[in-house]
Amino acid sequence: MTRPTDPTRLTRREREIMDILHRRGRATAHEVLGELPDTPSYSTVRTLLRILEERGHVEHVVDDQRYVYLPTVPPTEARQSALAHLVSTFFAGSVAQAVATLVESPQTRLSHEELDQLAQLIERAKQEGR
Amino acid sequence: MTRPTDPTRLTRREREIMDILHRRGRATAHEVLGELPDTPSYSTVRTLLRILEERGHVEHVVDDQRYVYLPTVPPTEARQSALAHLVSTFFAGSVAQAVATLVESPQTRLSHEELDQLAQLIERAKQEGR
DNA sequence: TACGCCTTGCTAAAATATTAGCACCCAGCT
DNA sequence: AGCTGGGTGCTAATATTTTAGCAAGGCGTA
Repeated sequence: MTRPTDPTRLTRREREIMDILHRRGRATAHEVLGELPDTPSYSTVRTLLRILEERGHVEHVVDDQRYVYLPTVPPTEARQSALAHLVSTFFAGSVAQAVATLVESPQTRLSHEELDQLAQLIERAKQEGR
Repeated sequence: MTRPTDPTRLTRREREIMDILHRRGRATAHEVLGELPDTPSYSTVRTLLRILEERGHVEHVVDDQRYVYLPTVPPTEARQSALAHLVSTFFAGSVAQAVATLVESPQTRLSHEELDQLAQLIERAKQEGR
């Protein structure tokens, strides 16, 4: 049930780092360091990345003699599972409610184009549904 | 910048507990205990709830001689800020993309009624936008 | 009243996460 | 070849979280 990469099992720092990696897609230890709050030492960041790799949350590729880290879970999957967790935690599982909150949120004004695209999306979902 | 109730600063167990509280709205120590993975002792849960209260994440009311805990941040606000964080972390800030993923997710089939409601919602947003 | 059952408060031990230092290695330059 | 500036691996100390035990209080019932 609880997969090894279950994000809810991450520690505080680990989560901060994973967030950065998800946001950027990939990053070196230096880049991660640059975005961490309460900036720790470079050495510390490297240790944490190593731990994250040990636990299967992250993998690295060598690029120009440097380690570049990226989440093991591909973005699409990560996005979906993050949303699923959030919807179940904050919206009693109602996707519709979550979408409503997103669309209505005054924080994030959607452009006319975006609204059009979403309308089309919903239209298509209706077609498929029947 | 970093508010005292910033969810990203929670520890692992704290976050697990907060998730439960957000899901249920309110809960006693016993109820929290019942939903925690790797169930710790009742005593442990109480300690954690006390810590969460000290740090301002949670408050309690006395109900029938029992403490009932609830998040200090009201649901609406919690939902919006959780979504905001997720959108910025996983969708490069694009609300439209997040909505698209939610609507298209094969996991969660939206009912015809829900799709209708969403369509109306978007229509309304368009009206207001112009 | 006395007992049992529930609660909370406090305290301390154990486990884990977080931190950073040090040694080493490789590539490029002088 | 030797030095410098980057990188990594390993290891150990420190800080924090996580855990649970124990004392004490209130309420209901025999």
